[in-house]
Amino acid sequence: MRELAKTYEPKSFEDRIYSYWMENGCFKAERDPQKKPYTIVIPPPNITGQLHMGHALDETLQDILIRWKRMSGYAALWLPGTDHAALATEARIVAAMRQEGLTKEAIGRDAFMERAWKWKEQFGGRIVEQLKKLGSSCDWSRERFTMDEGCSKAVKHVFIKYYDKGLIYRGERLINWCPCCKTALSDAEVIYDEKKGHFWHIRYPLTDGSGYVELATTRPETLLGDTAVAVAPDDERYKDIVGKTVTLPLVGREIPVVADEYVEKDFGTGVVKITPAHDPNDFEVGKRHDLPVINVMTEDARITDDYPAYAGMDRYEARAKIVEDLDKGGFLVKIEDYSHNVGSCQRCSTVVEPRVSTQWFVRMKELAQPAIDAVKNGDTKFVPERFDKTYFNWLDNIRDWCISRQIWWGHRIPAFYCDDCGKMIVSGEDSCTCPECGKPMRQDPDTLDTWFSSALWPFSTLGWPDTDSEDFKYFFPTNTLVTGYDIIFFWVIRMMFSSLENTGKVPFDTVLIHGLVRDEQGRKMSKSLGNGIDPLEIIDKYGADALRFMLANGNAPGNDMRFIESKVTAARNFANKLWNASRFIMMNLPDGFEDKGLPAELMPEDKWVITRFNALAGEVGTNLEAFELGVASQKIYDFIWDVYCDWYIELTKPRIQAGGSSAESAQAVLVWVMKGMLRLLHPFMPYITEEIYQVLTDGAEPIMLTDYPVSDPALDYGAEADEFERIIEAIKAVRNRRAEMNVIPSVKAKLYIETAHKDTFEKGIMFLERLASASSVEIGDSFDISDCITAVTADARISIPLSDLVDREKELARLAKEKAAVQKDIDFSSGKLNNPGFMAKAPEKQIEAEKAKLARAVEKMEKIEQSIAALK
RNA sequence: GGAAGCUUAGCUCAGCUGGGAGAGCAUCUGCCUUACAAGCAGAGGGUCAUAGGUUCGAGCCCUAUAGUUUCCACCA
Repeated sequence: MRELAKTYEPKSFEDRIYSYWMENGCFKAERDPQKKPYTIVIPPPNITGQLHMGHALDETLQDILIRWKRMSGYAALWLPGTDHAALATEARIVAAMRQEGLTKEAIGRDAFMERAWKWKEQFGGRIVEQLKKLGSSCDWSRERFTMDEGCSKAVKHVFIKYYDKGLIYRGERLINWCPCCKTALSDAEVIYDEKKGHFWHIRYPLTDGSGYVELATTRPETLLGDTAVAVAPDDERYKDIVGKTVTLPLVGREIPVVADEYVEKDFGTGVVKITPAHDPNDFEVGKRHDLPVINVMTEDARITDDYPAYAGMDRYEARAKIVEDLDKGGFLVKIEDYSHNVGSCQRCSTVVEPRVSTQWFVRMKELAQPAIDAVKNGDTKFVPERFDKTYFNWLDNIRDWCISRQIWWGHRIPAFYCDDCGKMIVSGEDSCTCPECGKPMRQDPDTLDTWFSSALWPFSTLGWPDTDSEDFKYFFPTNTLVTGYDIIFFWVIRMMFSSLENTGKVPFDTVLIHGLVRDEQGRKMSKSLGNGIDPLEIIDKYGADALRFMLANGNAPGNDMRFIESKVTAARNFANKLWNASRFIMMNLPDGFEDKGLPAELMPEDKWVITRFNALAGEVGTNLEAFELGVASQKIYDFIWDVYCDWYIELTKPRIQAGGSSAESAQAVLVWVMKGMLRLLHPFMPYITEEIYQVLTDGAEPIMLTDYPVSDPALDYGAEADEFERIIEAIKAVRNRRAEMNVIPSVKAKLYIETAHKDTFEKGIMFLERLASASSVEIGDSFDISDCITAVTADARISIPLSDLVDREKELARLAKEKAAVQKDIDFSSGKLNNPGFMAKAPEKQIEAEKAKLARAVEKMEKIEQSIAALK
């Protein structure tokens, strides 16, 4: 048998174990008609990405689930892949090119795409390698990429289908525009932050010379594009000027005063300047009043040449100049400080400029309804449930989805235009000729929002739109989607409606939502704060198992957690504990030990540990079914450390030393429980459990392909197992008394035990000697205990003759205190049992439990009273 | 403006369908007991934010209040 290294050094075996799994095809999912499928598709990380703690948590949860299901007899597929992350990636490539003095425009579209693909080959694999470090058991043979052939086919297919059904349209709308990325953005890609700004009060003169209207704005530069001023319809103050016109300062344009519901008369001056081209609300007002839309900015947010005084100025420069000019012209009334929310580009943080342009949109109303229904009727469930509120809230208020982007890296929109006759067609072909005039057509230069392809991920990766694809037929719909609450709108919602519309089914039955991993102080980990913690460094220092366990343990679904390094240390210490426990049992196995399972003859402590293990297996299963991964891991932790290491191993030591058949059965039970624990723990800590299992079984099989333990009634010894608890309680009581008296373990003392459970305690003598520092043990009905300190349990009165330590008065005082405590228990329980309400309404089980509790307390009380009497 | 979460030991957090409150870290005491000092055996520490209510029984369910965090919408 190979030996385990003396110390637990995860670095020495984690990579080796991963290769072992890969070489043996352990991750590969087979379509097995005998098995039920269980499928998870990975939230594809961006190819630009570096592994961060958020990924680490997300991957860990998925790997726990998939390993558990795989071990539970499912055909488990965890399908991995990466996302082309259109904007993020293009920005990186453009930045890299800038270093070489190149621009996109200079090299042209084809050359750019070539570079981008090269870049993807070079860096796209990095994140995948990092995922592997975590131990992720993805089926790498099925790895996908959102821009690979299959996914691209699905994208085209869906686009054309939507277009034909009228779900996609092209139109001129006011959209969110990033002047830095020079592209349209969807609503979800705009982040709003409160920013300090000003409120400029400006006077617009009435054209008829009868005075002024005063209004306030946070964006004076947009004045250039004003095409009206608006007041509330019921505002008496301005009733008379509605229908008149004002003359736009600095510009001289004559614009109408309109009345519109949008204006709140109590806010500001009650007058609003209307700039349809640069404000979403104004755009709506403009539509209602048929106002012209005047765009005053270029695509990089500079003032257009139509306004020579400000032409070419950046919007903020122009703002300063315009304010200055307004002041000079006597139009500026006052400037107030004002905080308001400003939208910025999610990618580059540039303040978004609303802009009128022609874009492609997905009509959302019809698509949203089935997605709402599917969650309402439970086809897809959120864990925790409360996130369905987030989901409904977004869908209820959904607006059309702007899907076109003015960038090159991504799925090109399959629309073609004829420059001759203006004909437009949508087609899956690479090039088209005009059906009207036979001329070659020009493809739309724009690409699709990156989420358009991610929305199809759960089925495009399984072969769809080829609905005869074996994988699609077998593995779809998928089962569990694991993701953070921050991308419910970006991704979960879009997968839901896309899947329902295209496959007629929900994409997954459960969405397991987790929170954010924050830093030690509870702040979001971010690049700008520099407080991010690199999972790879943590893995290097403590091992992937420790990181995984820390992330899974004590983390409740949907809640944020803090990354605290001492928690990783604790997890590493736990791994070390398991490591050493397994070293112990292996070094005590005889040469040529043959694992024949549980022995026929079991000692009480064997039955006790087996029963406890069996209960654990049942509970862990229940917790995992309910996605309570943290609770499950905590229970396994407690069992391994407290039950197995601190008690059972210690209990076997005297047996092993004594040798013989008792030693052999102890060894067999040790190995049996160890194997069971390793399997239970395997989904959480895959590496260490595999390494130990390999050594323990001499490489018989990968633990990850063995069966996950389940509760088995045959392994529940019930009352027989409970019997052993009496010994444990006695040992604890003696230890407790000795510790109070500061008696060091090397000082042994005799124990006199008065008990009604003589048989049980006879069997426990060697444990009392070993674990309670007893030099010898006498069991009887009555002893002279005048020079003893006593330890009392419900089952036994244990006297320890440590005469020089006995202080009669102190001992009596202590006993009095203990008596009071037990009396409280008695009062409490009997109070309950004397309560007619409790007796009438509490479940039978509860009443029985209470009776048992009272009985034990009464027994204990009797013994305490005996001790008090003996001392007096 | 709308919504959700959180408030439990000094710190960070668990707590399953309501049945006398738990872990890790920290603190204190004693131990190098031949798997493990990354350890062992003990101890102390909580009117579970506050106030009501439902219930035989509330950390858990309901209502209100306070503090706190987040998401959505966005008034120029």
